[in-house]
Amino acid sequence: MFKRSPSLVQQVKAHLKRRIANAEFESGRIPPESDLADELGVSRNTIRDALSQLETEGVIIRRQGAGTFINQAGLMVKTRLEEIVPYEQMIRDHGFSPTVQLVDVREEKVDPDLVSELNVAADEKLLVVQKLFLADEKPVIFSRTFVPPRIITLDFTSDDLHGPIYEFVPNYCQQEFAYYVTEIVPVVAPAWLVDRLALPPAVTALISFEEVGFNQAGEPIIKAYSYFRSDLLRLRLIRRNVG
Amino acid sequence: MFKRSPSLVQQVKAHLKRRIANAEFESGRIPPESDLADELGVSRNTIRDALSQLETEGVIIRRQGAGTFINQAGLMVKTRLEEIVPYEQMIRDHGFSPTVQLVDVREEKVDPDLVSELNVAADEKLLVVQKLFLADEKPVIFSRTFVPPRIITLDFTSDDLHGPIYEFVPNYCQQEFAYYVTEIVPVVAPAWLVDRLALPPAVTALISFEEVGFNQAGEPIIKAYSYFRSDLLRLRLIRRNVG
DNA sequence: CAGTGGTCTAGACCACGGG
DNA sequence: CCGTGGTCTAGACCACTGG
Repeated sequence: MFKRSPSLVQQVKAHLKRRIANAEFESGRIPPESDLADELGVSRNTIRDALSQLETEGVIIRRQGAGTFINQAGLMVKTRLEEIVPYEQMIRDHGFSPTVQLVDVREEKVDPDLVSELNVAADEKLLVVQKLFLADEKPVIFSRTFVPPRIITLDFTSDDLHGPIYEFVPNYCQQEFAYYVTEIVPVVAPAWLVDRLALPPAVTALISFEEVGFNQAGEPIIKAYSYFRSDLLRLRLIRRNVG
Repeated sequence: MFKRSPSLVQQVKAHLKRRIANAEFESGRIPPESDLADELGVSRNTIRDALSQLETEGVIIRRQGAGTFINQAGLMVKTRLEEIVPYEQMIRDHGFSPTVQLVDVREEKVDPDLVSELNVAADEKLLVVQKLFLADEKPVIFSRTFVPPRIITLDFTSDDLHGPIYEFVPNYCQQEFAYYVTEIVPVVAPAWLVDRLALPPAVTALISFEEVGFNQAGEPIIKAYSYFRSDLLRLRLIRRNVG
């Protein structure tokens, strides 16, 4: 039934998501784990791993003794903040059509604040990339990304920076992102942002993400500031009790 | 070595967290999974479950073929937004000493916006609880919580509302929270909030959480609005790539 | 009581990293 | 190459829900 790669768990997850999207479980109830295991020809543990992930994503709810059910409320969450998602995808998830404008690419002396955060020398220069993202032609995100040039191992042109930084770094820097630490900050839009994002007078407060991206060795490799029209892109999160 | 409850995974997790906090792994390296399994007398799967959770929490990093390591950067994250944490605890996690003021408890006709969100009748009344949280005597969070009285099955006084709502609902309503859907919204503090939170002129933008709490059956049972001095309580998040 | 999800085990094999 | 974490299996028993 399934191949060996990607992992069985991922395939089972995708399979169940598809069946849920196709409304194949009208009752809202998902078959018992043991039935799924038999049907898909994998062990119950594999099914359970897939279901656990779907539960974390808010797609289903499991109740011991009762069963596994589709979670309607989870559909409100368009973007899971715990996941690194390219902004183009985030815009698409909200039902808009994305456009990217590469506003500006330049080198700049490192800001003192970034010296310790990015672990660079005080006189080093940083590559600064500024982008504007539009949803159905309307500006919704402005981002400014700082990359220490020393990590870039291959030649590139500004065209190569048009796509998500999550693709640039693996392709041109021979390292992968492991995770981001993101701080969520409220800002009153300064004049230049009102201008950039063409904000209507009613919208003055924005969400900003201040993020540091780390590679697999736990070293900081990029810093980014992003500003969101959160009236258009709803930033939602599922929160749970944990042990 | 371990008892059967709480689960072995939880005990292993707590055990490892303690050893990490005690700096017992000077090298920053955590022993191989098989060693831990032998040492603690549990199966490797149990160890792996515990390590997976610690990785999700940002405590460790695992690298296939290389080993498992303590993640220094994870220490920046005081509050994991994906977890439901009582605000008193959040304040404590930031190194402050918390105080709670029960500002106000009253019944109020339901706001039209909440009718559909809380699935109540348009003429129903809601219990409204307003609280102010202080960190080292400084106001940092203001919250307003709406509860449909019909879910409250036991008698209570306003004293019972002094603690976290996460304790009130299980104790007085015979149901448990399963999860919250939280929307993160930036706001410019209106005059009454500037007053309540005693905001200095420099702080005008706040983070607001607009949350709906669901029970295990997936029914909405409470709605809450919270306003944070995010200059004092840093809202940070670990974001990852997922499949 | 039967059926469901929750926990745990022992063992196998794979994929990757570093010496 | 060896040692590490990553994936998967088959089976056992427990805890809870609901009729």
